[in-house]
Amino acid sequence: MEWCRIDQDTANALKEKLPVEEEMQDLAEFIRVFGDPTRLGILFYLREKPLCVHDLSLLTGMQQTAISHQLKVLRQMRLVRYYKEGRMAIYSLNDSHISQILDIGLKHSAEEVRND
Amino acid sequence: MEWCRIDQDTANALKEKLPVEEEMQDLAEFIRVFGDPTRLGILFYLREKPLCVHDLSLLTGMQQTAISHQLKVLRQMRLVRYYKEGRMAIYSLNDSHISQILDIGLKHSAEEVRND
DNA sequence: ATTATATATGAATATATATTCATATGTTCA
DNA sequence: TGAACATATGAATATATATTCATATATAAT
Repeated sequence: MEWCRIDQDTANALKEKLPVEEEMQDLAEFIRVFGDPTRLGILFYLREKPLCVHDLSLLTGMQQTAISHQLKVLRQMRLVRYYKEGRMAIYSLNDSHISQILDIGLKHSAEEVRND
Repeated sequence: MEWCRIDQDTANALKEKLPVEEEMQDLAEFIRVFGDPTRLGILFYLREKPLCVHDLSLLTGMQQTAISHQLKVLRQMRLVRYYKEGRMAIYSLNDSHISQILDIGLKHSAEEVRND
């Protein structure tokens, strides 16, 4: 390989420090779940309070089926869990770790507003 | 509106706490930049050392044009900057804030490995 | 029992976006 | 000056994914 500004040893050392390809793929996939406004909305609402699908639909202004589909994604990524209460499904965040990640998002969001 | 488990006042209070729709859109867009393995790779490498396009291409194993396109995205989102050195373009992270966000990603990545 | 309600899901559609290909621009070196 | 190199970019292609529509299932209410 012909490097421009680094040599082979430096290249190897850099590669050692990074997550391997599969980890990178998994990390990107995990992050991508937060990269959709509908899912972000759902997560932010659930951060405040456990909610049923119908109420999430009204709060976000999205159709019930859209919410159900996104909840399925969030379930598969283990970001949310739910239990049944009669005919309703009550969703909540899976753990506080998720809530912390959302906090970082809110913080960044606030900073953006300040900087523009 | 007909709520299932909350009343109108609770709904209003919840909505007050959340970022408005446009902020949510912007935040999702910002997060999405990190949700791609190629861009993540570029960012992680630049976190270690400023690098030219060619070396980034070799390090990531991606074609030069793919890297250039993604660098353009990262530039537009102001995550990276560059200067010209002869015919080369040397890219680096725009500020330490970005580096901190990547740290969180790495931490999560490590936790995933532990949990599986 | 029949009707209304809450949710889930497969299929279709629309849209976003990552990569490649072809090629242009500018720089270095012989 | 001409050839090789580094980078950027528009267009084409491929692929992922968000939403809607139609509909199924299960529970509650009358």
